[in-house]
Order: sequence, then structure tokens, then C-alpha cells
Amino acid sequence: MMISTRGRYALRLMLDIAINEKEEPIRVKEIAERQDISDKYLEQIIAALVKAGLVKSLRGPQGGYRLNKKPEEYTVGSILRVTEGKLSPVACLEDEVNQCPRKGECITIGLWEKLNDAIKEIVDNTTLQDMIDEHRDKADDYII
Amino acid sequence: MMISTRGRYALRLMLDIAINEKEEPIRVKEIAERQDISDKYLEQIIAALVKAGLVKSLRGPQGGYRLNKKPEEYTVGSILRVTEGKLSPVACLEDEVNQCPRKGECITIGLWEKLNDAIKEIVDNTTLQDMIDEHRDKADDYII
DNA sequence: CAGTATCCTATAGAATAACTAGGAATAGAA
DNA sequence: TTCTATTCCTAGTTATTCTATAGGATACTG
Repeated sequence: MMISTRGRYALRLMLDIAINEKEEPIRVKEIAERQDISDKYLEQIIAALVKAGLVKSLRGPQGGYRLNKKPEEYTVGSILRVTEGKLSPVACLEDEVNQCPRKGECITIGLWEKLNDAIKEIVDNTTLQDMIDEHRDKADDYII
Repeated sequence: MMISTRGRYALRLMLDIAINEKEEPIRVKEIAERQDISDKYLEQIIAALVKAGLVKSLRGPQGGYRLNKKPEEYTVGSILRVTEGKLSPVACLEDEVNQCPRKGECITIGLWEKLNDAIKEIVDNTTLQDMIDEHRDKADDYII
């Protein structure tokens, strides 16, 4: 399993805010209850998202969290990279430029690059809104 | 980084045998030297490959390891699954049938399935021979 | 039977994952 | 101003996995 709870919770958390946010900001405790996740753990995860500028926080009573942008402006990749770090299959692809001294002769690098590209293709082209829409479509299938 | 040294070494090890195997079987020590990997660690990794029936071993002097099949008959996936376990992005996709009770309402499952399919598409359709060929082509590029 | 290889099992240090805990800082309401 | 609800910050904890290392048992060949 390559995506840890941290990244998966972050995604559910962002989707939860996207779906439930109306006028008032959303409290961590609400999200924790709806998603059935430890609120103390969620606090830490959301702190990283605040620090990265993905959500904004409001302290004090009636405080909570709000998205900074519209759901269609968040890619899954932008969220997972904050919480999971790099999404590369191998370390040498984590930097912009591959620093590995064996790179030239490496027989496996082509495979890792293919995997890397496939993963990026998906996470960088799926937005929160896409996920919400697809989920609605799926739910419709059941109703029809 | 989702692929650990175990899986990466296993792949290099299989490729090393595929490329260097002539009449005589290949000793772990040889591979360890060529690939610059601890031989004791390689021993454990290759033991798993033997147990899974991917390579056969010959004990005693003049012993070593041999591939059981032709390089084009090994997919990368078959090797990585032996050494890395499941390659799924999330736990609920590791079994044939998704057992998760939240599956029906899960808003993220579609994304994980897409990732899972993309990974499988690559690892199950790339063989050792493909990697050898592609590497040769790349080397040619430098020469030309 | 000596030597060379694999085979098997135990151990260990380091890193990571997945939380848990407690209190400080802030802001709104009474 | 004080109470309270909320986020913010940091440290600690438990379990697991990673990445080996080590040492000897077993098997085969010449």
C-alpha cells in the first residue's frame, strides 16, 4: 500500500470541506465525526494543508477551516504531495533532475519513469470537483 | 518512494541473470559484485524468488541460479509482487473483491482504482526482455 | 572428504506510520 | 473582562517495516 492514511485522510478532509462548506467554516471535530477519523490526528494533517496554503483557518469560537479555492482548482496531486511528500515510485525521480550516478547505465530507470508518468498523469489531472462529480454519477447508477 | 530496495534489487537481480546466464548458473556473489548490493541481502531476496518458482537454484560447487523461463515470459509485476507484496495504492484494493464496508459510499475509491489500473497496466505488460531491449535502444542513442 | 555454494533463522538499528496527549495562543460572546 | 471554543504547537508512544548483518546448517561436486 503506497498511500498512507495521512494522504488518504487529507483527501477525504478536503472533500468533506468542499461538500459541506456553506457560510460557516468547518471545524475539525465535525470532519472527524463525519469521516470517523481521530480529530487529533486530523488536526496535524490539516495543519500541513494550512501551512501549504491549501486551506485557511479561523481561530476562536465559530472558527474552523475554509477552502482557499474552488474544488475544481485543487488537483489530487497538490493535496497528496503536501501530506505524502513525493509520489515517485523510486527516490531518484523525486528531484527535477535525476542525480543518480548510475542513471546512464541504469536498466530499470525506464520502467520507473513510465510508472512515475502514469501516476502523475492521474493525480495531476483529477480535481476535487472531478471526484465529487464522479461519485454523484456512481450514486445515480444505484438510484436508476 | 513506493518501491523498496527489495523489489528494485529483485528486478536488477533477475535482469542480471537474464543478461549474464550462458551455460553456467550464476552465483549470488557475482550478482552482488556486478550490482554492488550486499550479497547476504541478495541471498534473502533470491530465496523468495526461488520459493515462488521464478528461478531455480543449484547447490554446491558450480552451483548458482538460473531462470526458469525465458526473459520475455517474466512480467515486472510477477517479480515485484513476490518481493514487494501487493502493489495496490490502498489496502482495500489488495484483495480480489473489495471488502471495505464503506465501499458503496466511498468518494475516493474511484481514484484509487484508476491508479491501481494504471500501475497494473504497466507492470503486467512489461517483461524482462522489454526492459533489456529498451535499454539497448537507449544505449544505441548515445552511440549514434 | 574438502571446498563451495545455497539455505535457514535470528538479530538489530533506523526510519516511518499512526496516532495520543497536553497545553498555549487566539478570538468571539456574554 | 472573563469564559469558552477553537486552532496551533510540540513532544511522546507504540508498532511495524526496512535494510541489512551474522552465523551456521545443508547439499553437491570433484
